[in-house]
Amino acid sequence: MGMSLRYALLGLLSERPAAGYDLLQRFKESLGNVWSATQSQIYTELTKLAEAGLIEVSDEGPRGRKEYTITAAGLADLRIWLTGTEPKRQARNETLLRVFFLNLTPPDHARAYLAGIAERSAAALVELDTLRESVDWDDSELSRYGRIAMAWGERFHEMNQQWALWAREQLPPED
Amino acid sequence: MGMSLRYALLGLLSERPAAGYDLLQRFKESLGNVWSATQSQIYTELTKLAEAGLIEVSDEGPRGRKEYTITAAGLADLRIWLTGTEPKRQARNETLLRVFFLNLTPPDHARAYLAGIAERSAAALVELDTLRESVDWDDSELSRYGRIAMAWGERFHEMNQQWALWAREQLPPED
DNA sequence: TCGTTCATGTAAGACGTTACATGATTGT
DNA sequence: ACAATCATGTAACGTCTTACATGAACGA
Repeated sequence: MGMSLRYALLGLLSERPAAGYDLLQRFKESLGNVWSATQSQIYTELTKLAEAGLIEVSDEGPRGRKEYTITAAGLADLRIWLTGTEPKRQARNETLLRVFFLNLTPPDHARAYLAGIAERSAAALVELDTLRESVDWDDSELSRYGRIAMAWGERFHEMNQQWALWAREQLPPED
Repeated sequence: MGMSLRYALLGLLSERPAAGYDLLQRFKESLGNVWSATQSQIYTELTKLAEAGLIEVSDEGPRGRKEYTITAAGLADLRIWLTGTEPKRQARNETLLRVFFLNLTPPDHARAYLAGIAERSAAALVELDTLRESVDWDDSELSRYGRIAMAWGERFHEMNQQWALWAREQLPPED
């Protein structure tokens, strides 16, 4: 399903009112790990959401700043999406796609490629660690699910790293 | 990066010549687990690849069937993409996006949602098992990397399942 | 003969990326 | 004064999905 950006924005606005610029920051610092979006996309989508009556401008500030608030209709939509519809499993993994065709390169290139994956996974784990420390883990419900989402990331990168190391062992031995 | 479909097709054609229809089958049965594509997309992209000189029509059969063969230019392009460029890590996971906002639903809805993830992961593991048995694991290089890619899928779904079960435990107790 | 599979193509619209464009405000 | 940050908007282009459209060949 498309529509995900729409719900990502409604989700963030369900916590508290915010302007496009604020939402952009939140994508950069945390939500973007789960659903990335560009500045251009965010502003365009906010305009559409306002036209559809799912959010509304609740305040205006300096520099043309427009703070949006979610409406009752928006909240209703969000709740329906949340557990009322099946998440479509997306199968698009560029890294793995390359693995599929790695037989076109000499084994040492393949080994280097897999080592690269392991390294990037390790780096991602470090990044997540940093993020965990930077987040304000107050006791809200938000933090419960934020923690759960973050745990997924940790398990994912850990898995990825272990797999890449294992995969390297599966290649024909050096020299 | 976009372009991935392009390289998926070049990759398949690097193994042997094939028509759009054949490639479509291969997406359905195996490659689609890693990079999905629709019929419409495949035929359109094949036309573009032929125009760009990366593949060419090498044979024509009944019902307008056109068999394509990869050209030297196509193979060169594919090799460069394979290890010469960094795979961009994509962060778009609709399932996790919902988790982020699960605090909007009562805990038993959240529990059901997580249980659903665990179930679908288990089902995916069964599917992969079936696939493994259906694939002709001859001794080629292809099968080595096919096996490695499949192992990723197994580890991924296993991880996902374990995470979902753990996550359910993190919610406030029933009643 | 009749249904299924084989086989290709295109059009409309949604979604996403990159780049351009503009300007007010704040802090040093 | 000047740089950095805050703040929004749009245009062009590429990719993806859904749906429509067509017809030949094969097997029962």
